[in-house]
Amino acid sequence: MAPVTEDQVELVRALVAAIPAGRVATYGDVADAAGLSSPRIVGWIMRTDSADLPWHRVILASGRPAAHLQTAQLERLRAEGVLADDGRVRLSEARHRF
DNA sequence: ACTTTGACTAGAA
DNA sequence: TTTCTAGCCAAAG
Repeated sequence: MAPVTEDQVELVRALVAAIPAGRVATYGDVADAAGLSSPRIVGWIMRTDSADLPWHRVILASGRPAAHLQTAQLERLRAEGVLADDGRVRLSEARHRF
């Protein structure tokens, strides 16, 4: 696979922006949908430019938000109606399918 | 050019 | 269930 292109980055941003309220997606899901070979790329993009995105809807495959954002994410997700169990989002119910 | 770092994941112990 | 390991790939030092 060729190196990450501008279009790939834009696609990732578009996909994240397209996640409906009350749903979540994992880094791996976004990476796969955008054609990226590694979920770390998504993490890199999010860290670099997450200003206009609903970054709180992107979580780890384990169902937990990224470590430093856990507290804020869970509160926001709970406000959107995402069911969580002791800090863990129920992926089977809230996971968004692209 | 090499090493370290990071908003990751799947698999093993 | 949790913790650890190896693989992953772009950016920064």
